[in-house]
Amino acid sequence: MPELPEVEHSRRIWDAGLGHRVLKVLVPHPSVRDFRGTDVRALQDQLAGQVFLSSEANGKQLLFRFGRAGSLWLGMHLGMSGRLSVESDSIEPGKHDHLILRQAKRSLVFSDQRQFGRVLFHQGIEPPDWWARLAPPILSDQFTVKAVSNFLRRRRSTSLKAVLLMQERFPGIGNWMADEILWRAYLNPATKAGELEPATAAKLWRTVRRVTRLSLASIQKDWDYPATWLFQHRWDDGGKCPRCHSQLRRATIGGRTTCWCPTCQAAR
DNA sequence: GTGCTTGTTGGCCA
DNA sequence: GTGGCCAACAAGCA
Repeated sequence: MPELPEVEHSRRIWDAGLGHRVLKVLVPHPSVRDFRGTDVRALQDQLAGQVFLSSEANGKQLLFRFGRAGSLWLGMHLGMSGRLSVESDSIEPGKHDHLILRQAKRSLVFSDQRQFGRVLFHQGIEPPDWWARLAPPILSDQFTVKAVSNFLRRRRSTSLKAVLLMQERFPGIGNWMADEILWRAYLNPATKAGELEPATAAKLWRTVRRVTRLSLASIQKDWDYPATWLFQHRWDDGGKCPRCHSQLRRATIGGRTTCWCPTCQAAR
């Protein structure tokens, strides 16, 4: 379930290898979809022998930096089922392990069952272009109420649910976070973006930031989310709203399975 | 066998 | 050109 907090959590998992050299790069299945458009050979040849310097996350994107000059970059998107882990230095690749960075005392492993993820490789002192072009992070100063209001206006005839999933404005928000945000803001997921009054748009902006902050804090502490969140009830048939105990509803909105409380989030 | 799935992209259409 | 919708991608699970 890699949305913003899970991506940030994944980033930290590989921190175990920071400052250490990559001795060997294993790519057991170079033709998997995760490597579409990537020069796997260059990735393997160039990263071998280099030190793992730093990592960064923005939304669902990850960027790892390597090499003495810091000029080697490994970009990553976890897709639907991507996972980062740290295993022993001698771990043999499993069926879904697609990239293994072998270090002296551990292996940094990327695995991805469904292959919706992506691994990119870039050489150069500057970070890759695609990274520089990403939308400003939700918790940054550039994520303003004005930027959100303008976006809602431009996308006026799209449902709020679909709008929140657009990475160009809400980097890192995925299906469950979008539902959590709308539930907390008492907004119906099918409401058109253009229908929000300025005060409601501001409330949505605040709630996007709050859910992002709380989920990051929560995953750091407990690796889970509180039972008071919609998150813990959304997948059970017969799930109840943790606030008013109404029966939750589920339907496809904005092309995705959406869960909401018909009482708290009554359509206007 | 059937019909789902927490993401993104490209193609089609208005 | 812009915006909106949806099938497709792959693999596993109920």
